[in-house]
Amino acid sequence: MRLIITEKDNAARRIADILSDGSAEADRQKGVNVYRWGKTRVVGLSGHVVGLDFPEEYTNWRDVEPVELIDADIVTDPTQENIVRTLSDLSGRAGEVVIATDYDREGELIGKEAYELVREEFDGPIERVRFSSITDREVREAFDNPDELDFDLAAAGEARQVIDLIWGAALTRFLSLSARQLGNDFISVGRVQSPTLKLIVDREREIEAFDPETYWELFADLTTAEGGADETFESQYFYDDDGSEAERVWDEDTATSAHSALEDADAATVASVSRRTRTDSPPEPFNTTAFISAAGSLGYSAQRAMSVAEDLYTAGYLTYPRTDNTVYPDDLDPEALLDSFVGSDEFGEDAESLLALDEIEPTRGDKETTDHPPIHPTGELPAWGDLDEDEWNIYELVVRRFFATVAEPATWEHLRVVAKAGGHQLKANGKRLVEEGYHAVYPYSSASENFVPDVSEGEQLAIGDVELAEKETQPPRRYGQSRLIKKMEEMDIGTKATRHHIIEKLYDRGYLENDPPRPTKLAEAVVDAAEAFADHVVSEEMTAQLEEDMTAIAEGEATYEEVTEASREMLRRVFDELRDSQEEIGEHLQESLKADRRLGQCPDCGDELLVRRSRQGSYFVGCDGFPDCRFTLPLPSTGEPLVLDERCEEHDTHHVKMLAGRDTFVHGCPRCAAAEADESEDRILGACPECGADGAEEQQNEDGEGGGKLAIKQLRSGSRLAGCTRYPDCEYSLPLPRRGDIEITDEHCDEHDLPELVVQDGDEPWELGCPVCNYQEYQARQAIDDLEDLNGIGPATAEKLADAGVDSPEDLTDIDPDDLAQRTQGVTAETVREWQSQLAS
DNA sequence: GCAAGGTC
Repeated sequence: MRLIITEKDNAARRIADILSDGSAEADRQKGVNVYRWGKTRVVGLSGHVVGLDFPEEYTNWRDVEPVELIDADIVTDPTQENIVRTLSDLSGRAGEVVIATDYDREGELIGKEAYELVREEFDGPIERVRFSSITDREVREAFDNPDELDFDLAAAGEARQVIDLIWGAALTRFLSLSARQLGNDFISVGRVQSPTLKLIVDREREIEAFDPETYWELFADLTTAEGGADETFESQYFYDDDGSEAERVWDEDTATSAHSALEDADAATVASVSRRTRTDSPPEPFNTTAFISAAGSLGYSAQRAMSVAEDLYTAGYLTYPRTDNTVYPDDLDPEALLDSFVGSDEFGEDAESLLALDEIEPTRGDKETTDHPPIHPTGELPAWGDLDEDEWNIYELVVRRFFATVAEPATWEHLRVVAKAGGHQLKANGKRLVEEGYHAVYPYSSASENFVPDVSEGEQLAIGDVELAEKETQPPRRYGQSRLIKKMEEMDIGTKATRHHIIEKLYDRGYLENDPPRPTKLAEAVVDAAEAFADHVVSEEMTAQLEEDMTAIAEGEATYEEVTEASREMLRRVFDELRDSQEEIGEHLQESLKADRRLGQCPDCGDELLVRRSRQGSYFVGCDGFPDCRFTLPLPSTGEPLVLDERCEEHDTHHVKMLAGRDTFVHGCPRCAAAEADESEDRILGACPECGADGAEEQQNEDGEGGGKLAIKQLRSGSRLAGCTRYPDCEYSLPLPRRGDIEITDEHCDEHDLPELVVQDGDEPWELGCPVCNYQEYQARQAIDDLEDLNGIGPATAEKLADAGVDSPEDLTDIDPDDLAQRTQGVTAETVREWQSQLAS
């Protein structure tokens, strides 16, 4: 048997398809797809299926000095058990093995990991094939000319793994132990995350140090007086500043005197008119960075954009979204791809208009790599209802980007008018789109025009309003997420597949908050500490050095041992310095952690109120004077609290925002929330559905009084609910929205004998209805949302499943696949089993 | 429980 191993399932499927001329069939072994035809089997890994770690005796952070990690052994263990076992099974039966992982350094290492696993079971020939894209021609050619694994290149990758692990783990543990931050809130450091964090912290330092300067700008409305209709346009004052044009006036007297001179002038005389046409070239094909940036301007975070693109890739609508390439491969036929959109409601007309062009020649970017093509649509179109709103927006963006790359350039006409008035100069720049070009199919990039009328030299213009605007110079702007990713790409740190994860990690670690990201005090302290004692790990030089070393290993000019030992030696020296300052570093970190959680003054003792965490993991507000002062306030139970700059006027206490993904909300001042709850009275709705029934003796209280009542309650944590008045004896409760005034109407729900509620929030009142019915509907919706989290279930499928009585993942787990397939159109038993295995994992 | 890199 011939066994072919690829880097991922998708590649395995496509290679099997090509080599078998479409006859390959898929089997599932331990949840892993194995493609089979004749005597060949193809299996896809999932990237790295083994991982590096220290031996077990190093796992407890308290028992091991971080410096000991430098010389600790490193073991390799399976991280994807099912794949590793399937690979072993197949190897045992193989007569020939071919490694067909991606054609890049990491791919060579993944190939070597597979090689090691195969070698445990098999001692025959192991070959390596390399191809830069999965096309019929390239794949066949590669399999006709197999090569051997490049162990030097793989060793280069191994050196990276080891160096990253040792530096990252040793320094992370050192800082965490110094600040006594173990458990979930450890303080992490790494070759990629730390230089990225420094970038953000440095920018924040610039912003903090920025000293704004006042300046003035002048604007005058000009109106044509000659010829037909009057046309008014805005012009701006400028002056000659040492040979170059300047608009900002730095001196108030000069500005006011220019202002009055312009106001007093009778008219402005056109001094010059210049016209030029500019070609606006269509954009380059999408690589990951450009894609994230474009999705960012549609309001998607880097993380979200990638996650949606990955789903669209898995579903077969887009090509692989992790790529550096900006040049379409030769085998992409743009006309054929355009053709596949003809007839589509959304894209048909645009595709036809592009096909009608004389020549279809896609644009090319500077970066040409061979691993994957730029992101483009596959030509397989989603049916209506297959995509949710976000998926559709991202899909449309990629389709239109592809359209734009084959479209014509746009042409703009620029018109520049200079006029003189009162001894001063005014200018106006007009912009008009003459040829729409690619903007017709790609509405994302700006095509806004600016009107300036066609005037001629010597023409007299009337002066209307003259505005003197006082302004301030602005500090540099914070990096947005997509700008950060671009910056990382320029610095050559991280990879196309990991950069967005790194940013997400910085958020998770408590280093960043808000969007655009702002560093916390903790982040500043970590960068401070690293700059002082381990400068290498916050500099982009570490990666540059590593790249050089890896190239040397790959070319046989250095060995894995030499490079990793030199790096270990460098880290030993870092630790020599660190040791003496451990206490000082720890105090600085702890102080900064406190600064990020400080809310204001304690009303009981005057000490500091802090956001704290209970042993159970929930957040609350407590006094720094604990245990002498026992003042506390509750916080909402959902999300992670973030202390905002904004303060409450009454208590001078910082507002708190609860970060919970899409459910993020501003809680406001915790003291106000508690006070509001203390002042508010419970509003009775009716009998408690749990214990309020008449005559339920066992539920009566000691005095023999009747059951409980359901009431709207405002809690001190800021949440609101409909709960039983006998709480805590009866714990029945229904959630209610946090915001808006709740109105109790006269309408009654027959089923639950409770009044219907209306929430007044914003313009549109929300008819919430009976709180029990509302909660039941909410739970049903939640269950369907959970279903949609499974791969391959979109809104349309979820609806079909709900019709068949399956409206939660639990229902799906218990059902017989064949039975469900029979009752649900378009769903096969095989797909149901797939979902069930996804749920099981 | 530490990193960064693959991948889902």
